[in-house]
Amino acid sequence: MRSQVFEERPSLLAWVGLLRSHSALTRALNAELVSAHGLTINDYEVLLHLARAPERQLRRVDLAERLLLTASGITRLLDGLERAGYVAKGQCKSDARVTYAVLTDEGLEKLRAAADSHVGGVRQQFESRFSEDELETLAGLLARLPGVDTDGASCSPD
Amino acid sequence: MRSQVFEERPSLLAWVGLLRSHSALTRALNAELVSAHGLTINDYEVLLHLARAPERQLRRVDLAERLLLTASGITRLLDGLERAGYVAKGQCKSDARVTYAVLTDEGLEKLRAAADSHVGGVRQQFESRFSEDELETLAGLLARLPGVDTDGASCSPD
DNA sequence: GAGCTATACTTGAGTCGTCAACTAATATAG
DNA sequence: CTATATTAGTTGACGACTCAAGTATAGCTC
Repeated sequence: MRSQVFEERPSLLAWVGLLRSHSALTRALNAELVSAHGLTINDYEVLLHLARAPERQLRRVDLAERLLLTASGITRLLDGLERAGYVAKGQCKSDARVTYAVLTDEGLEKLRAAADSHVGGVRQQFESRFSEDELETLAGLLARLPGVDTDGASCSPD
Repeated sequence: MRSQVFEERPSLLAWVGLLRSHSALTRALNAELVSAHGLTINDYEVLLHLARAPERQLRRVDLAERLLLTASGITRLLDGLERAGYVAKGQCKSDARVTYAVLTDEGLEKLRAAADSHVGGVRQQFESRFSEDELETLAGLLARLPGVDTDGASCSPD
């Protein structure tokens, strides 16, 4: 009569570990980023993806796919970044439906400013707890879960 | 001149892996749970924690701590569960400030009904991709991150 | 080249959670 | 015992997303 399905299995432990650690880390790192630079983690990720993209621009759809957000989520995210001047809209010559999100110089500047402390925060969270090997193991395992398609910063369109 | 701070380190890979996998898994598992049982992941977790607690009740504060939510987040979460009849309010004799969240029979019923398919979903996500050993490794690594205080499935209060 | 389907994006409404401010009860100190 | 601090909880305003619906452009098929 003990709680049969009620926990214990490694898969469940991994799952709750993922839930909790995400919550804790996200909260901490996001607070850091917001208070130091006025950016959320997703803001930061947008700037980062744009910075790595050819021409520093990306279709909204592609951004959505990379960040695992919906199209409308991206619209809303970019609203803020556009208002702040970090991202601008760009037209596509061959397809009038697409609007590019283009990283402005100001946006790149902002990203550079934020990267130091943010990456520092991330590294501290992880590197203070794990060895290099462990981090590679962890990253490798996580990479096999859905959503982590290592889209590669590479430039080839589909 | 390559992007210096712009990725690559295992700690950063682990971090983005955590972000993405959480997003993807959460979305999938939550959708499943909502459509099959009308519960969110957090609803489910509340019911689960209550079911394991002595007397099937927990102070709101303790629930907040376990779920890594704020006090007001808990108030709102419980609002819904109380309206649904899965959780009731209980008074504390020795301290009039505290309100317990008490799992009702209906709530336990609901949890039982949901547990099967939810745990099944979680296991499928994880066990289809990893061996038992890998899952233990993953769980063990995640447990060392903040927020994963393995409050123990056991019943002993502090 | 007319009609259908698919794709890119936006918008309104709603959900879930946060923070800051507030009430109420308890604990602690002088 | 009174004054102050601390703890439990709720509430209003708001932020970040989602979903469903809508608009506009593109592409396919006959």
